[in-house]
Amino acid sequence: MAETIDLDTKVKFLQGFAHKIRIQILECIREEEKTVSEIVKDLDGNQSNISQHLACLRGCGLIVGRQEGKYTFYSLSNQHVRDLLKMFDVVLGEVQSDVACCKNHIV
Amino acid sequence: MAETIDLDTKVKFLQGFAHKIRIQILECIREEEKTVSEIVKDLDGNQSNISQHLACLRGCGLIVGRQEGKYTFYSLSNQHVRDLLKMFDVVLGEVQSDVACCKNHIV
DNA sequence: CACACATATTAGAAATTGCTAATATGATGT
DNA sequence: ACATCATATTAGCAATTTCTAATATGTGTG
Repeated sequence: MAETIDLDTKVKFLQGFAHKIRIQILECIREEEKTVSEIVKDLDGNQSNISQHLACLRGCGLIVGRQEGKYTFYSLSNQHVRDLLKMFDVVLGEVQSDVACCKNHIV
Repeated sequence: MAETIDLDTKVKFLQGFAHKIRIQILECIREEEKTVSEIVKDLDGNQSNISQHLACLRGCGLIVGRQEGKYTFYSLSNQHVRDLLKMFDVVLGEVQSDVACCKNHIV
């Protein structure tokens, strides 16, 4: 029964990666943990919006937050997530040119 | 300049994985190519809908179609995609319990 | 305690995505 | 050429996701 992974859980997990801002956040904390305000500054984003995406990533199990005083430091949940990010780059390096005209809409 | 991967391209690619039906399609043709009608039957889906998701997956570079007579056989684009699917399962096996209450909505 | 700062939450509007139903295309067999 | 089957495309509606703006929560400091 190596296949105990619920499909909905899998989709939820993968949706964590499927947004420009969320990918940017993940890459931004790929190497070291950062506070929310650092992330907001790095991405030149909006505090509320970034905070919501952080909540989403947390909910997807991709990142963890650690509170220290009035700051919250976020980092990738574990090495697996880092490996996955790495692997995306590798695979994309190969497939890139095939990722064609699909305008992120179903058709 | 190992980092020539356009962010939008990456997001588009990853969005290919971020839908229940698309994941089901990918897993359904994980081992062997199948025709559209076989996929429709396997997923108990709607022809038009499945066809649109196939177009999306094609556009994301995740699958390729091969026409033979009146049938179109779809299969994963390459081994990398297969590896990625495998890796999702591995990582999820570890992270699963953290993939919490986030209802696939941003908050 | 009052204030300032960091972050989270909420609500509702705006944008995007996905679905269904209808129709089009293209191949095969008669 | 016509009928049939497999698949693709389109259009418009339904559902979901994302954004912005406002507000709330929590923490340290004078």
